[in-house]
Amino acid sequence: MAKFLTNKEENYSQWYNDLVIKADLAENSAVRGCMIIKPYGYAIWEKIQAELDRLFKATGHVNAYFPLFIPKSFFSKEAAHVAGFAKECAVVTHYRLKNDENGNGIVVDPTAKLEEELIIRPTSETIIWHSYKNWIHSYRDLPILINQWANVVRWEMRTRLFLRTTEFLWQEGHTAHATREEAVEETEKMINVYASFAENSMALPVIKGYKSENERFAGAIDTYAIEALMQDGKALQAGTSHFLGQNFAKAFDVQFTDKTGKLDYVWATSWGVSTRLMGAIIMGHGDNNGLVLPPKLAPIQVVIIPIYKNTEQLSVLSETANKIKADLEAKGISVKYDDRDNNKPGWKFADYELKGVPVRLAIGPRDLENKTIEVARRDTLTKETIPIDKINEFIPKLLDDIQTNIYNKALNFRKENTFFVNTWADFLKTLDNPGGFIMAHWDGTIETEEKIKEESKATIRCIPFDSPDEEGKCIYSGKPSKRRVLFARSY
RNA sequence: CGGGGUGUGGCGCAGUUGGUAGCGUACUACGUUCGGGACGUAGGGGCCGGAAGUUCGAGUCUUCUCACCCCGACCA
Repeated sequence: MAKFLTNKEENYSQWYNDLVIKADLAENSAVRGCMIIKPYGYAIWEKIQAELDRLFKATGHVNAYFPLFIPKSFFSKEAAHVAGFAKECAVVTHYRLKNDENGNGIVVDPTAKLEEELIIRPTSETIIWHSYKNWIHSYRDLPILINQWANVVRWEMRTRLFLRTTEFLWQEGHTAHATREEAVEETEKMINVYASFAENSMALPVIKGYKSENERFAGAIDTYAIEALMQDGKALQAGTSHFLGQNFAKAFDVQFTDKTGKLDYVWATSWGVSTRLMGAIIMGHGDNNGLVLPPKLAPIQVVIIPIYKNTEQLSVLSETANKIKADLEAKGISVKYDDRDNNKPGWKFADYELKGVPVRLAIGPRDLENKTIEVARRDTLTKETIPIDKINEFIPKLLDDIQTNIYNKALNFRKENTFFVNTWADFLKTLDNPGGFIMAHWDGTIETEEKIKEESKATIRCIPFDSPDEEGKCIYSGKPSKRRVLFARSY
């Protein structure tokens, strides 16, 4: 079979880029670092959104929308937060253009300078907490459980489609609570929502854990994260949930009267996932034939391709094909019948494989005669012929099967690429070959973590919630450690 | 910001010692094909990233500039 993609074994990052472009998910735009998400890619994002939105609402959250612009002064209120984001903010300084007097086209009108510059949000904590100050007076106003679907801008030095773009789409939850316990519980609840979404919908196993102090969100007391392992042995942070303590409440002076009449600062959380999840799906499941989409997030779950010699034959086939399509759709399955005449079946087969469509049905005169249909699954690339009258019960099971299979495949891959390492030499060796997740002891200090990062390019991805107590020695400093933490090179 | 690379029809590329731009693919029409990226015939489409210079003549040489991509440091 002809090669349309770079082999991922040859050049993983080239494979990734090729795949994003050729599967028609996204492309680079005229603006540096910003991508155009194309309809097929956006359709996947919409599926992600729909399911997450359902999960957020099921856990009591509501959606709202806050402005894209944040007054500069808001930013300076929380010190750690400023430090974390200041160097990657886009700033609006003027509000008008004019024609250049020297005929150089359109220029910024210098007289239209803003009194106070506006920051294009890199995240919305500040503008949201500014509002919360007005909304919260009593414990009766709490909790506030708000989510926002939005775009944000972070002026990154180097970008990659979906994984790190200057502008990206995400959702950010911002909650306010009366007690520390409740906020911590919310933080945990949401990391669990993310983890179950990753595992159930994206078919990607993730490790839940605490971020080290170094890797924590700017302004958070504690950051929980889910980490997924990509097929090249690098980790991808797929979602974070932050316990913000009273930091933002204090910065924005948000106090409330509790049941006993005492004044206290509000407790906060924030949590988010982004279009980076698209990258996780691509890198987590894709193969050398293209994308492999989990059925639960595939915009097209089943594609039907007719094989015919002339229009009469096509119209006979279409009758059966449309019947199958209607029946499957009645079961809530999204089906595309591709009867376009401009490409041959073989071309379509390859194209839908590239696009990761989980199930392909091919129907031709031979099938019609035998009352059968050819069923091909994307995950295993295997084909079988089954009777048409069985298709209705067969396909839903098959989709479930594929969902489970690719999850198990990813889980096995992670198991095979998770290593328990006890010496620095082994640590370095394992990172280079084969890579993967490394469970190792760490003395708990920032200095050691930074040294490790400097010398190995690996970071502590998280301190897994379920990492058992175990006496050991720090892989780098040799100092005592009480549990292993998760190291990896990451995206 | 450092290192590497690339700018030529929509996309992917070629273009020799300077001589007035070509190939693949895609596109349009017609015909034959159609069970794993079909074929034939005909056709349309490019001031060669930009500016200045050398020259009778520049895609090609010189200088300047802009943009993008890849690899690092930063990050979801």
